[in-house]
Amino acid sequence: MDKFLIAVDAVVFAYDKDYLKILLIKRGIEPFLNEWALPGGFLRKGESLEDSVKRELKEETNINDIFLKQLHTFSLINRDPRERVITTAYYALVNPENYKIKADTDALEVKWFNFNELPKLAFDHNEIIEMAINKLRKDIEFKPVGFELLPEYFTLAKLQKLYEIIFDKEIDKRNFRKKLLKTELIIETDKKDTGGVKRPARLYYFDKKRYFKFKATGFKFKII
Amino acid sequence: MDKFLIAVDAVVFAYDKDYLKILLIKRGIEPFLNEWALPGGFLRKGESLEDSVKRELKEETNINDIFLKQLHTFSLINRDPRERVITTAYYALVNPENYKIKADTDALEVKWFNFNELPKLAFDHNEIIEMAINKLRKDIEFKPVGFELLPEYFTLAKLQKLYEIIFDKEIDKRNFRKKLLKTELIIETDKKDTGGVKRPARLYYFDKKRYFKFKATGFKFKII
DNA sequence: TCAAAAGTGTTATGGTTACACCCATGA
DNA sequence: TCATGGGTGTAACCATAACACTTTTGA
Repeated sequence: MDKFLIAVDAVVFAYDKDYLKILLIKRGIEPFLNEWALPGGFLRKGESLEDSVKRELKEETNINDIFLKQLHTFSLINRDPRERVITTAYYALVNPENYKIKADTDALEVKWFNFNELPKLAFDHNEIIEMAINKLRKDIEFKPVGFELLPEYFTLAKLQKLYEIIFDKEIDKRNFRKKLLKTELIIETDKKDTGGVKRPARLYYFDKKRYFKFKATGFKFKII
Repeated sequence: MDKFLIAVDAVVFAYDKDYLKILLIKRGIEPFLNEWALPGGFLRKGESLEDSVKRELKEETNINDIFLKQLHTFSLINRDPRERVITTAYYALVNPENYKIKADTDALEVKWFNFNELPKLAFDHNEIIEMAINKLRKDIEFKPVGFELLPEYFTLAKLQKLYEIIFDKEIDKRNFRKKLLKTELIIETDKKDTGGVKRPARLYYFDKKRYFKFKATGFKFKII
């Protein structure tokens, strides 16, 4: 029976300075030497696909312990110019505390790109990113994954901005806050964000435990 | 670099006599000889995963030309007792016109099972089915995939029953019809379903073309 | 004291839910 | 003629959308 090379690739999203970003590496090996690509690599014996992405992310970009979700497996015959490779793509969300990256092993350089200013990428990686963004849009509509992109304590303005970027549309501030707070999952604190330029904004956090309790009883999370 | 065996498996759903069914085969080869399993097989050189599922379905069950969607790739080290195999699962929806099945090649027998009366299956196939049902529930909520399980012309009662089975809850007949017809995607015909026991019910069809037109302009399909 | 962003309520509209009876047909 | 499933409308309720001014702070 035929055997195949299997790769994994990761579309890593982050949210910084009001931009949605994607992590890319500059390839240090052929094919597509010196071109930008998704971080990833080959599956090894003895590891699952998920183990493999985690290892590659750690090796190539120094990113650890993040939200990871399988996206799709790409299997077109000629997606790798040299030899047939089947790749399983994951998407990942990192929060700013996990943001320190450094190039390593097969990567010459690692860099965050604004998701709407991406270069042409190696392989079918532009296509993979397209699918990842669509998936992120779908997921964020009904799951509280947006918080994975934020620090533990965040302002409602930041959260709103994140949703505005991902959905590419403006949201009414008052309605957004009302809807959010009515869920009883976004908890007010006494902390203030003094980093802003003027009046400090109140910080909130997402109550994950309560979310899972609500979810178990059939509640649906939807804030936009 | 390591190479791997890759398989494909299909969770094939059908809707018949007010039951949601799943197609299983009795395995004619080791491992799990004589046990029930999902139809599937090994990926070959020169075919994509999707080509492969289609071929396997045709070979093992004589099912052709159906709605197919990639579900997930399963890669745990010991999911196959003999040798490592990574499998990509698909889910499929067949309508009653495509319903004629027959066992072939590696399958001793092919049979439709009610989805809530499944035997213990080979490999991790029960787990795969679990994921497929969850995916089907999600998809059917916002996409008109339910019609893939129905003949071209159907009664609203059948459609309602299908949704009731998949979501496992009762739906109010009047509200269901109102909401459906308001979309202008379910088109009334002059045909009647004379197969019923009493008063014949009117037949409708789903206007796929119009759906894609609406979809392109940002409309969201949701009927429950 | 002023510029900038934070924070806050009300009303109109549209969608969802709850609910019960008559109708057409085949046996 | 009657049993069976087919077919229909209205009112109460709730969620969403639209909309503008006051407050707090740092410079």
